[in-house]
Amino acid sequence: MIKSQLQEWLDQCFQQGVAAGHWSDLAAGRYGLEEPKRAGQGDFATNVAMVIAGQEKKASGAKVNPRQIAEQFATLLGENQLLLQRVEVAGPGFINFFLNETIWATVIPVVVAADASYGLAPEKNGRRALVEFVSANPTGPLSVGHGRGAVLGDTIARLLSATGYEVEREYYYNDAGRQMRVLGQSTKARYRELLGLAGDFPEDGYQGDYIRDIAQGLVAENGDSLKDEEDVMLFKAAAEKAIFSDIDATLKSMGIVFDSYYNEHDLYEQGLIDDVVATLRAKGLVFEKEGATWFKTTELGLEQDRVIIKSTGEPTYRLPDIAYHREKFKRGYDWMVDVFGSDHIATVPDVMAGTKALGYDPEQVTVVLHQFVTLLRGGKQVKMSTRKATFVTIDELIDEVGVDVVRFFFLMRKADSQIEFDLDLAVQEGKENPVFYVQYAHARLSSILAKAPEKGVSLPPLADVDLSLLKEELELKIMKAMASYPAMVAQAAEDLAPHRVVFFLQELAALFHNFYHDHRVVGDDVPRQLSQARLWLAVSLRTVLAAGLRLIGVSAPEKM
RNA sequence: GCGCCCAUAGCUCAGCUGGAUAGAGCAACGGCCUUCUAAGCCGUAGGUCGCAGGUUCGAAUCCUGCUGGGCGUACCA
Repeated sequence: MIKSQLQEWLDQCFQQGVAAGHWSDLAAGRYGLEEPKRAGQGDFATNVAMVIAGQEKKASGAKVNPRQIAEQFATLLGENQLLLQRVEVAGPGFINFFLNETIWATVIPVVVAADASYGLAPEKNGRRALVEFVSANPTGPLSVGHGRGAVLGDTIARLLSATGYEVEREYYYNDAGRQMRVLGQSTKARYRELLGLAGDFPEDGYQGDYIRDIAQGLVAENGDSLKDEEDVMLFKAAAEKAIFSDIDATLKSMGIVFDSYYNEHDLYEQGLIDDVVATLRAKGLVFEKEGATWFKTTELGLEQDRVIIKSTGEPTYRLPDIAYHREKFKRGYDWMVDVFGSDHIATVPDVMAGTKALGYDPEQVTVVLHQFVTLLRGGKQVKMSTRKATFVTIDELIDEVGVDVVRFFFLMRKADSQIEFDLDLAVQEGKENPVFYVQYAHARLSSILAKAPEKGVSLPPLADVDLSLLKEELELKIMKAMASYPAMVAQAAEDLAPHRVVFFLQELAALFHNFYHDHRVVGDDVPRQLSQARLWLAVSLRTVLAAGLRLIGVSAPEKM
């Protein structure tokens, strides 16, 4: 919030310089305002002079001295005495801003007024976003890998919502096709086995115990009346229902609720699959070869052509995926986000080429591909396979370490990075677990606020408190960090990068733990006025920590 | 073979549209509990940012090549 004030002033001075003929407006929008890493380089710094110099040189070939421009610029900037204490030119031409220290405390009333909505866009921006994630077919419990996608997708949805988007969470699935047929066969086999009959368990069947549970349910409900049932669909349907209900329960336990489920089957029923083929064929992008129907993706700049309908007459996954994305476009979203596991890498270019050929702009779709999660137990990698049921389910993981840890750990890394989830470490409720570190800060603050009245220091109206007493270095750092929270959220949303929030929270918690150690909020040697100012600092800091934790779906306990 | 992703401290990872002397946590070592929660804090040590070129005022960041790992490269999803 303070940064944006400074940014405005910076832009204003830039334009003044343009008007005065000091420089052209070539550099407009190209320069940045950032926080220097090093003390002594001010609260913020801009590279505007270097960017101007670079642009001028590019345009005219004339040599321009960045430091000279910086000096000129600094003179303009220095006039804002409300915001700025002083301005310095440094290094190759950086302009460093030293803000009035009193400016930082202005964040406290802002946070207090906004309360739980601090950092959230004040109003909807009128734009709609669709986040598709999980999208696992109901063949078994969600694995740890699905869990990562679930948490990532959900948090991305939260971030977009925080920045003003109207967000829908959608789960796309397919309950037809080979996988599901095998599921039905597996269930039927287990059912018959339970009745003491020959099961004929399929070679590539699903071996997990959950299939036996489902079969057990069928026995309980129907006795042996299904023992000669020819139609495997009945078994499939029972399995699907049971598994979906488990998946829903799992997701709910992680705080994830979908707005819509999109069944691939609907695309067939509504003739949308055929329509895609017809439309592409009309554009000359479809041809027949060796009994199959191909999509001429090479025409669209890709490596090789792809089969979209097999010689058996069954479409490959690409075709419905393209049809599905076309439906998303028709539904009129401004931004569509797909969260997939990295095993979907190959499908993305084909689907995007398909939507483009159908006349839509693939730029409106962003695909977030997350790398796999490997579990370590006893320092060894746990091998996982859905079919052999040697995987660890997300339910088991939650049982072992808790939802907060699962969510936090999955969000600690950017999607591109593989996660090594060390189970032995995650179950420890010690400082190895950064989630406890952040939650502990929240709990400590809560404790301080609860204890203060007992010690005879109440919280007076904010207007009666002298916040200018907050001038310890750590107090200033905390307020500075709180002020940067809204911009951090906006950036994380734009980049679809929830891990930024996690890092921010860890840093903010660290600042507080430092402060806690060095200074007391309430105590015999703390002047009453200062105590009151610090109490309001604690209130607003707790609000920001809670807001950040809520954003990533992790609880903010009052006590630990 | 080809495509995409990754490579930063002993380990796990940040590093925002290129910015100033490269950051955090864990592990290691040494300190700090009569006072609001020690699930905490302070200090020390730890780096040729995989390698080699290029682009420029300036590169961990952009480009090219190479090396190593992951995922794909199906008429599986």
